[in-house]
Amino acid sequence: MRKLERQFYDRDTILVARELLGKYLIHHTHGKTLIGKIVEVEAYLGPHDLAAHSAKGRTKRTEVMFGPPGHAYVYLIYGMYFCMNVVTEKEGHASAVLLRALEPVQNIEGKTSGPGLLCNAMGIDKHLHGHDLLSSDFYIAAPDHTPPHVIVKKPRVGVAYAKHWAKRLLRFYIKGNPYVSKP
DNA sequence: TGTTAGATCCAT
DNA sequence: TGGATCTAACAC
Repeated sequence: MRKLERQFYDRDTILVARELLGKYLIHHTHGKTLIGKIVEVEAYLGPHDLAAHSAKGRTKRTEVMFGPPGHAYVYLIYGMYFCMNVVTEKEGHASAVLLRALEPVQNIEGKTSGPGLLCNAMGIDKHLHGHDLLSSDFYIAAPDHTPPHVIVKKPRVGVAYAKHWAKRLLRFYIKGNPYVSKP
């Protein structure tokens, strides 16, 4: 297992999104190590992307997106669920990748198909907002052996308000994986 | 200080 | 198809 370095996140957001598929999200908490394999993601390309929160400008909420790559952007959605994003590209680009579904690997209880459920199962909440993913308790790693997979491209979910940006194929998932939220 | 919409999920 | 449930963002 090899922890992803800063450089991994400091690249084109679509590339990072695609390469995050198959990687392991790891959270050491309450004496346990929770591990889930990333099987579905969405790319949010920055302030010009009308579906991205950073399109609203630099605010208290989106501050982390404007910061350096390799940090977690966690927010509460619909008052009920948390969503977990990975900040990508150079500081100021305000782009990120939303994690939408995981395949349980270790110590995972409950559903992991969907951004809200995924955070629930991994113990992710507001306290991890802005957390550095090069830390020792919450990070993403490449497993020693990654089985080959085919990537499917689809429009992003729940962003109909984003006009033409809603049609872009910026959602990626592992073809045939049973944990994908909306195949 | 008040209002509103939202990168969701689940039951009906 | 609608209800749960909360907060950042913006209007006033």
